[in-house]
Amino acid sequence: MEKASSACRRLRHLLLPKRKPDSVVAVATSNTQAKFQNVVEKFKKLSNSGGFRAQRAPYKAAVRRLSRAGHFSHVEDILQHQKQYESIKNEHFTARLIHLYGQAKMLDHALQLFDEMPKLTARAPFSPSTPSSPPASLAELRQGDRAVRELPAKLSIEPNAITYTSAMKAFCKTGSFDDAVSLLDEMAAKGVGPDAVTFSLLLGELYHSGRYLEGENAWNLMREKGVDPDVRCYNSRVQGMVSEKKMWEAVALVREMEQKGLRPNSYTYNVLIKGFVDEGNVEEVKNWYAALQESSSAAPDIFTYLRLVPFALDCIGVDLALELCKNSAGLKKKLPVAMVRRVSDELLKHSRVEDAKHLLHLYTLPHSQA
DNA sequence: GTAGGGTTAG
Repeated sequence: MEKASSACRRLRHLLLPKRKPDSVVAVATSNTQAKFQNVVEKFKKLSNSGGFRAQRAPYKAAVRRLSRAGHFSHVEDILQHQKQYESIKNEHFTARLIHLYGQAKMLDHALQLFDEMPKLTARAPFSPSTPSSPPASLAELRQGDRAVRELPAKLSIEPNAITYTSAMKAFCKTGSFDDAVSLLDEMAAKGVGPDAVTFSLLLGELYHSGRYLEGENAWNLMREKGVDPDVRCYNSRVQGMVSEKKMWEAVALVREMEQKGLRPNSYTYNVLIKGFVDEGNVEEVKNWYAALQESSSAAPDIFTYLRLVPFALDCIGVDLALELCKNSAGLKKKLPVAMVRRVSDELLKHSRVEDAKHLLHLYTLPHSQA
C-alpha cells in the first residue's frame, strides 16, 4: 500500500509541469520529495508512542524543517495525523498543535483546529491555557494587533500575560518596538503582570536590534516591577553588552548572575566567546572555551564550534582547530563540510596527512585527494 | 508535567 502510494506520488510528480526541464534538477527535486516523504512517514510511526507525543522538540523541528522547505501539505499531513490519538483530547496537546500550525505560518489551519477543539477535546475550551495558542500563532505571523485586540474580542477572553507576550513578539519582529514597549503600560493598566518570559523576549529583541539604551530601560523597568530576571533575561543583556563591545561589563554581568545562583548556559558562554572572537582576543577566547568545557551547567555546542574553528585557524593554530573539530564530531549537528575541509587542507599544508585523513574519516568525508 | 522565551555564516 505504502509502496503504491509513494509510486503514485512519484508519478504525479513526473506528470506535473516542470519549470526547469534540466534533468539533473528534476532528479534532485525528486530525491528531495522522497526525502521529505520519508520524514513524514517516520514521524507518523514515531507518533504511535505516547512518550514521543509528549515531547515538544521533535514536533517543532519537523514542522520547521518541512515548512521552511515549503512542504505545507506535509505539515498538514503530520499534524492532522495526530488527531487519531487519545492525546488529542488533552487540550494542552491540541494547543501545541495549533501553535505548530502557526509556526508553519498556516494560520487558517491553526484557527480551524482551534474551532474544532470543543469536539476534539471532549471538554469545553477556554480553560486558562487553550486560548493562548491562536494569539501565539498570530505572533508567528507578525500580527500583533490581531493577537492582542481582534482575537481576544472575538473569543470573548481577556488578554493575559501570554497573549501580551505573543503580541510583543509580533510587534518587535515587525520593527514596532514602541508598540511592544507600550503594551507594558497596557498590561499594568489591566492588572496583568509581565513575567520573566515577557521580559526575556522584549530584552532579547531590543538588545539584538542594536537598541541598547532601550534595552537598559526595559531592564530597569523589569527591576522596578519586581520581576526576577532568569538566565535568559541575563543572557539577553549580556548579548546586548557584547554587541556594544562592552566586554568587561558583559563579564561582570555573568559574574553577577553566578553570584545570584543562576547557572550560565551554553548561550551565555557562546555570546562571550563571540565577543572575544570579534575582538581578536586570543587569551580570553581560550579562557572562556576552557571555562565552558569545565562548566557543570553548560557544554560546547555547534554554535561554539562554528565560531571557534575559523578563529582557531586564523588566529591560533591548526592544532586547536583540529582538536575543536574532533570535539564537535560527536554532536548531532555537524560542522559544515567546507569548514572541516579548510582544517584538513591546512593540515595537509603542514604535511600532516594522517591527521587530515583521521579528521575526514571522523566526518565520513572522502579523502582521495589526500 | 503541560501555554508565550535565543544564537551560527557563507
